[in-house]
Amino acid sequence: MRTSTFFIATQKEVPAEAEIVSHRLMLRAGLIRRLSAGIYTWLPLGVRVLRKVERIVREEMNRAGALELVMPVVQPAELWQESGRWQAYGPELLRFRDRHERDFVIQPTSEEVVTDLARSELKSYRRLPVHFYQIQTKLRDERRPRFGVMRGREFVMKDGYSFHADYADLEREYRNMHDTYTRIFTRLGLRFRAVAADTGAIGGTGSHEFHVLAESGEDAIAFCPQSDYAANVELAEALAPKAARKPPLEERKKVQTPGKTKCEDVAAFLHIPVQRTVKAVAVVRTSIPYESIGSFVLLLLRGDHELNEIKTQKVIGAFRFASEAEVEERLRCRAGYIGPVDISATIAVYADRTVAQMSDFVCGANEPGYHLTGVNWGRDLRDDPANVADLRNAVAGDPSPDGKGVLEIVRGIEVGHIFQLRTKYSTAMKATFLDAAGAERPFEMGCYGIGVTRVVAAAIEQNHDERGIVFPPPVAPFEVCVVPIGYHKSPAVREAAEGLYRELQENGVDVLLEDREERPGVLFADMDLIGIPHRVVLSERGLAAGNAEYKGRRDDKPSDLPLASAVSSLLKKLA
RNA sequence: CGGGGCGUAGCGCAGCCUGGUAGCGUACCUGCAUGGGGUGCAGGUGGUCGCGAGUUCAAAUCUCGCCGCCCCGACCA
Repeated sequence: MRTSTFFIATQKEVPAEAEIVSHRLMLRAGLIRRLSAGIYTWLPLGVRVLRKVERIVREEMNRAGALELVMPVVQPAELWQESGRWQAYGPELLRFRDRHERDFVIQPTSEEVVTDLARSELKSYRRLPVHFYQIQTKLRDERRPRFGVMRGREFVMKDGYSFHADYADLEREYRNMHDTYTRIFTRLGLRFRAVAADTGAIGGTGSHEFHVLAESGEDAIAFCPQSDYAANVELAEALAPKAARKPPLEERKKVQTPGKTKCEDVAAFLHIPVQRTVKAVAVVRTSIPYESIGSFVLLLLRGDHELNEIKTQKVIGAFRFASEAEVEERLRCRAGYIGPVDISATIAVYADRTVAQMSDFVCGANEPGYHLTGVNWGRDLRDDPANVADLRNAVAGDPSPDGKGVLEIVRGIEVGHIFQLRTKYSTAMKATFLDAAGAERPFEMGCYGIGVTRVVAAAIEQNHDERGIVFPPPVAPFEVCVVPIGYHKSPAVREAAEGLYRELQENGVDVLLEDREERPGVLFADMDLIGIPHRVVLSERGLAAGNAEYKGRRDDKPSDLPLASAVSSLLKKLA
């Protein structure tokens, strides 16, 4: 391909609409253009990247034994009513009527259609297992689309659905897909992590998310560098330090802390680390009457820790935060100075595991303007905390739940998700087959998604510098660019460039010849911006010495490349 | 959906408060020069000022309504 006849649509200035790096660079490099909120045109350069991602995904899915098909984007409402998702999905499901006033949806995923297909085609266990997948446009009417194609409304997804005669076979395919996804993201050249995810109402162990690691990711992941352990921070078990609780050393004292209601402020005021403080969060159980004993609950957390509402709900049941009036009524103290010492026995106290290990800590005195220091279990509080549980988000430095090291926290972008659906859809839609004994049974199902358009954004989010995109070679729109200086003036340069271009093409290299009549600075800037991994510069000066010049996109400086062996050494770099 | 902000040339912006019929940079076109990191000079093309009403002799500017877009939050996964 030649830049003179290709569509290079780079922009010097950053469009005001874009906030995050990948979105800005995709607009500036001319990969996409916005048409409407969350809806984008993919320009020729962007399509090249998209196709490379798709190709790797397709090759690996095929290798794993999955079969590609294409299901309709427009789907009749009846199937969605049958599965229950017509009611359950909410406004993210785009619905419309045709001229006959019949309801349709634009698919956000295709469980219904594929399950419908399975129940009419897979009547016997002899046809199982089967794994169908497609790579195709999806639509989710996001409440707030943002970050360009990272969270768009219309996007391309690879969605696969597998059907099995029993759970053991579903588990086998699930592992197969876990391996396949690992191969896919490795081949794409991305740094990623498979993360245990919430299985929600369906339960079981069967859900993993694949995250591309990037500072700007929307999700926080806790992982253990010494092992395979990785989980969404909200789900990761937070363990207390292994060391036993130290005996009390300090006397309990009441100290003035005027105006200091936050743990950080109290700690700074008392010149102690915030890790020595304990905060009390007052909540009210909604599962029992407000008047009942134990309906009012104090949750104790170390001052720098964060309450995890999902975990807490699993421990104490449904709850809401107590209002300021309720706090005053129950503790006769205003929020900010409340604590667990000498409170009514009708109030339940739950301590996070870490708090249960603390000694000589600081907490509210239940008197406005005062905190207590040197507070200890057994002496100032009930012997030991009666209720100890995991109530907080995991933080960096926590012991790994698998006991093999210490957790680190990184941010990630979810680009893949594998899930054991079990019989949710097959039961709802009466999708059954006959087993070997002639009995009718619902399919065990799995589903597996990769956000293809999001992979492109995530790859850029993870790989860029001040000059632009640094594409991982497997997804770069072109592998090599040949940049002749003086192409339109020097016959020697032109001849060498054309020769190199032709020879690389003949060797199957995806090469871009930069033959526009622009100043060298413009050419360099554009090639850097669009992130071509390998650059070869040809000039009269270099040719006189028999040299071309090579520079990798991440290199600081170019190096000489003897023209005679240029092709072979480039092929070596590409291998 | 709640809060905030913005709609003026492909892109980035000024002009609006104080009404007089639109400007800067960049991009684009032409010419000359230049030719190793977004070059210089000169000349040019391009805008129903988001849409609709109203006030006024006169509206990008004031008033009302609508639409679109962005950010934060909530929601969703």
